[in-house]
Amino acid sequence: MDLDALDRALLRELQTDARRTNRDLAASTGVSPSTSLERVRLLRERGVITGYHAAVDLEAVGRPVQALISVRIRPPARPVIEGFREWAAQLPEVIGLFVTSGAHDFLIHIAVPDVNGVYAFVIDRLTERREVADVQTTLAYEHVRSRHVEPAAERPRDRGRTR
Amino acid sequence: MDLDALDRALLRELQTDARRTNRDLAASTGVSPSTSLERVRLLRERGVITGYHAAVDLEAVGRPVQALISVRIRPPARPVIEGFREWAAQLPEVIGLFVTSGAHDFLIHIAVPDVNGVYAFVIDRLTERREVADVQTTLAYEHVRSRHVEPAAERPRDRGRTR
DNA sequence: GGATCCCGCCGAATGTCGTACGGCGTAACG
DNA sequence: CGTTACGCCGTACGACATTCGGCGGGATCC
Repeated sequence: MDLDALDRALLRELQTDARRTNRDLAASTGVSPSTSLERVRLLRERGVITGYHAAVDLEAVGRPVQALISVRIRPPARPVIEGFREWAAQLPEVIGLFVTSGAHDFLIHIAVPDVNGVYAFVIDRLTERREVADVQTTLAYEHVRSRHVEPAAERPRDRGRTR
Repeated sequence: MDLDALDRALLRELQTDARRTNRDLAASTGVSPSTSLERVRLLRERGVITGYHAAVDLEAVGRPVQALISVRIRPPARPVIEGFREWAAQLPEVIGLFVTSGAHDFLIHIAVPDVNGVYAFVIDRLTERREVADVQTTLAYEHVRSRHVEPAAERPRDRGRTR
C-alpha cells in the first residue's frame, strides 16, 4: 500500500474538509480535476478512505459531559469480549470504545447531558451485564482530536509522469 | 439549542455520509432541497456541525498499532497542562487525547507502525518534557467509533408548518 | 539501443447539482 | 378578526462532478 505525494496531499485536504469541491482539490494539489477525482476514487476503493463524516459539537447537541469508563470483563474470552463490544458500541451514550490490554479490557468513551448521566450509565446500564467484573470511571474534561493522520510508510512510487 | 426532527435526521445522515448530495438529503428527509440546504447551513452556523472530515484506515496508512498512554503532569497547573496539551496534540503519532481527572492528567491515543513505535514514543518523545511525572502504557487492540451521535435534549420546536 | 507496451495524466462535453431569490401558506399574537 | 412573522417551496442560473478518448513518458524486452 504505497501512497505518493499526491495521495498524501489529497488525504490531508479531505481529512481537514471532506466537502471541498474536486476542483478545489485539484487546484490546491496542482493536478487536473480528472486526476484528483480518479485518485480519490482509488483511495476509497483501496480502503484508505473509509468514509466521510460530519463532526458535531457535543455541547451543542446537549451532551457536554464526557467520561472514560474502564471495564474489566470476566472471563476475557472471545465470545464474551465480542458480545460486550457489540452491545456497548450501540448504546446511545457511547461515542467510542477501545479494546485494551492491561488491568481492564475495555475503555468506553461516553458523552452525556450531565454528571448524573455518567453515574446512571455505570450503575444502570453496565450492571445489566453479568460479564462486567470491574468498573472504573474517569471524567474527561476535554477531548482533542488531531487535525489529520499522516501516512507512516513513504516509499515514493513514480509511475507515469509527474508533471 | 433546540433541534427538531428534521435537524436530527439531517445530523444523522451527514454523520453517516458527509458527501451525500443535498438533493439526496432532501429526498430521504422528505423536504425540498432548498429547505434542507438552509437547515444544514443553520446547523453549521450555529456550531452544531463543526466540520466534515474524511476517515482514513490506520492500517492502510501504515500505522496499525494503537496504544493509550496515561500521563501524569506535575505540577497540574493550568499553564503546564495547556502547554503539554498543545505540544502533545500536534505530535504525528498522536491521533487524539483526553484531559482527564483521576490518577493521571492525560490519556493520549497514538497510532504507530509497530510496537517499537509505542516504546519509542514513550521513551524518546515523552521524556523530552520535564512536566511528565508518570507514564503508563496500554495497548489498544481495537478502536470502535459509534456510527453517529444523537442529540440528547429534545424539546420539539414547531415553528412554521411541518408538512 | 531502439521499438513497444503500459499506465497515469489531461482536456473537453454532458448531465447533475448547489445556491440564491421571490412568493405563499400556516401559526401565533394582539 | 386582522396582522405579522417565519419557514417552506419552486424555479433559474452558474458551477460542478463525472466520463471518455487521446497523449506522453518510463520501463521492458528483444
